[in-house]
Amino acid sequence: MHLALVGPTASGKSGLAMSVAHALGDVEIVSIDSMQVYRGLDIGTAKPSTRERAAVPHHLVDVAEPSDEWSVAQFQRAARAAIADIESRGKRALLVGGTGLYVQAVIDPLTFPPRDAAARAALEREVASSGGVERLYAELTQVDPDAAARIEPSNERRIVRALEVFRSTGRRFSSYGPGVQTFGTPVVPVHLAGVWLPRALLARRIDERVAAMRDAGLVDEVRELVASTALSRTARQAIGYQEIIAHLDGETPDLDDALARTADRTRSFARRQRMWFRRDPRITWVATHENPCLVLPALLALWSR
RNA sequence: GGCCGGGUAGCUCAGUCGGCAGAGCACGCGCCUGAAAAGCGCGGGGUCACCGGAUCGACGCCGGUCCCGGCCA
Repeated sequence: MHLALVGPTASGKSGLAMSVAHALGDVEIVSIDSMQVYRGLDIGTAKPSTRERAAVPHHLVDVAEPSDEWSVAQFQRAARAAIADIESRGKRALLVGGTGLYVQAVIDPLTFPPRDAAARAALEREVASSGGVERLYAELTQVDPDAAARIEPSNERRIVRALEVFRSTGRRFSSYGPGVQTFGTPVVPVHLAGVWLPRALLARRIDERVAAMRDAGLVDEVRELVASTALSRTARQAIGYQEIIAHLDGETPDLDDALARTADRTRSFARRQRMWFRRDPRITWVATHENPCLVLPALLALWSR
């Protein structure tokens, strides 16, 4: 049985994972993180250190160039391959991360319909020329009422995606699966645990983390990164990177403003993570109102049965 | 001391001719299948600095007071 540790950002998952790995001895870590996949995005993604990665094997970290457009489907393939590899060596995987969709992509039977750049471009042109998504939403309601019911009429990105799939594959978007609201038996056998901290504590930890990233040289990292590579759309929107880029471009002249904005966005990200994971009844929550490392005994008890 | 701005939601600020007080961010509650650290929806919040006046009716007009910023002395 594999293990998974989820929870919002800055909740202490990574540190706990290292302790668990040492205690159990037969696990390798699989990072479930949409931004740690990018090489060069180190400080701002709180990537595990080289020392940690030497002590315990980490998978799905540094597997993409920052100029690449990484995606959930790629992650699904790569993570499942990593898990198979770990199994082949007689070890167990310890999945650790906060990207909710990626967790489900790995452990649940999600089938991602293919992409079609031309269909998408055509749809985006239609949005631009008609000055909104109303017409496309009406079209989606016609051809795929189930998908339309799951998508809000103003959510351009998801409306475009659903129609991209319909037009390019001829199959309704909703025919590819019941959605991420279905929590069955995982296709990758795994025990799910989540770290739960009170909001005020998490907010404090986020502030501390942002300050620590600044002290660790986040601004220099971003400066060198943008000087040496054309960051992809996905990589450049990483929390901390987007804000520091705006600072370096002069859009946010005051660095403290950029850092405050980073903390704001991290908090709202943590809120969405909380919403995402809270729905999953398969997660056993371990909570503390102090230092997250205090939940280690509870975690080990949970996982040694 | 004089002159000119300004004081409206936790923060930054809109508010037309006097007619039920607004936005963005924050905060709260949610949604979610190839960008997910993305994208989207809903909600709670107000002594409109204070006192007085004219008016059917004032955030807005008139008088005064306090506070902040700038310029001049």
